Amino acid sequence: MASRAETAKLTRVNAKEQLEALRRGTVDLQVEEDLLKRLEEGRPLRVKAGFDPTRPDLHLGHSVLLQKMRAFQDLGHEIYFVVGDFTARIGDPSGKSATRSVPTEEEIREGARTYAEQAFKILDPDRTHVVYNSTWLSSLNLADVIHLAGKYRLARMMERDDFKKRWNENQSISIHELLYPLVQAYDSIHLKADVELGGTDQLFNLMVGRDLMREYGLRPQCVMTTPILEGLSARVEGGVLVGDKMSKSLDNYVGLDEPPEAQFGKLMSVSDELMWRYYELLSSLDDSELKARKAQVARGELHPKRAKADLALELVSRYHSREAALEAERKWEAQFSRREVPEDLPLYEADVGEQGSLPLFRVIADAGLVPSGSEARRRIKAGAVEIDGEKNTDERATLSPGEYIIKAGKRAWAKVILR
RNA sequence: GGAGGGUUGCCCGAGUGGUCAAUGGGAGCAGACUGUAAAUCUGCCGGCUUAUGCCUACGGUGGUUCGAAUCCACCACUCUCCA
Repeated sequence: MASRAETAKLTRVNAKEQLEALRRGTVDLQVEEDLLKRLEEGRPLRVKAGFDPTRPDLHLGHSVLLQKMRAFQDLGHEIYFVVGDFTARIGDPSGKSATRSVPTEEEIREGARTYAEQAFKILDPDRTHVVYNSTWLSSLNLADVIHLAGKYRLARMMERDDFKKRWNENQSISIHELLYPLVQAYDSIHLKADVELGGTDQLFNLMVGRDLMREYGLRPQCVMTTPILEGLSARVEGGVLVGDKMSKSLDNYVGLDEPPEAQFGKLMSVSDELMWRYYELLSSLDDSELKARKAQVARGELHPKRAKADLALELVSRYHSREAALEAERKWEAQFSRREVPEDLPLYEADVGEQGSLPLFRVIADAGLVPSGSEARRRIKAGAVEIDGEKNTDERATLSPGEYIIKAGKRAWAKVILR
């Protein structure tokens, strides 16, 4: 982490070099000449990015943006980490199924707190201003809002992809959703942002910020977007990487807070093509190093599995430690490559009761290896269940008192003690 | 304000009185093969201590019927056209 003195020095890095560094890995940059001009002014820029505090679990997808923010910090600029607590209270527009329960104020506070905590795994706290948009938004009155709304045109608004799409497909769009980009823009106005950062899916909103700042007599912010990271299950079809973006609700994410073993395992399960995407967006390798690595794999000098493990090691080390990452790799090799019984099995104990035994499927379900008894039976029938290393496909099998190691699928293991 | 559509399981989408726990596709899960990769093949894919059984489920509530996802009424949400 760079100290104050260092960052002060870094500010004097010439503007062109700064621009070069900042532009790396971004998708859109509006407007480049203007950003260069601001950098040449030699002052710390006010860099803004907004976050939704209702989903307080940060994952690698967020880290792409956070790393860009960090890059600004390292060059001596000031980050405004805008917690969208006011906007969260109204509800999210981008989801189709609108009826999402509105979080309470405490939930939002708590979410924002844990959010910032995780963000500081990447950001420098000393150069981060955590601000809540309710601070300025909740005092706006209806006249202010109407005034704000009067500054933008419907036709422009309907240029936004998801609005356009829903409009064309006769899907519902509620009026307050149209207000969202305006409100977000108002944040920029309030903060007098020099730059706003966001994912590429935010481009429209960020551009509205530019327009409205101009309307309010301010210098329009520069806009920079970072790529959206694909989730763990993304695949290549017809030469193109397809898949949803990384998100918690799709359970295709690697959380920054997750234990090293989980992070390592998840990263190893990624397809080879996706691995390169992750290399590109997440690793610290620069372009030439990355190219060299790809070439090595292509020539068969480096096994793709090894390349994947290296990436996993780098990322796990970043959020934990080198030692923890190596330990995670060791355990992973043992469990999945050599198919050994994992260490630290969860323990499940139960009484057999009057019958003197318990149905196998019942034990599997109750031990939490699968969500229901029916699912347990399915797995038994499917041949996914092993007792002490022996496959058991008898749906009606029972277990008498004793100690067993039960496996019910790739990662569902438990040590079971029946009395 | 008026007229006419739509609402089905995680998603898309068939089904217009019994044979519907509901066709099909996607996603997902499990097995084989592997590098827990991809591709491929196979099976599964609401719940229930294992049942030619029961419960829950086709926007909501009532109703008609021996029987309803399917018919009727009202309500909710949503779209289109007219004003």
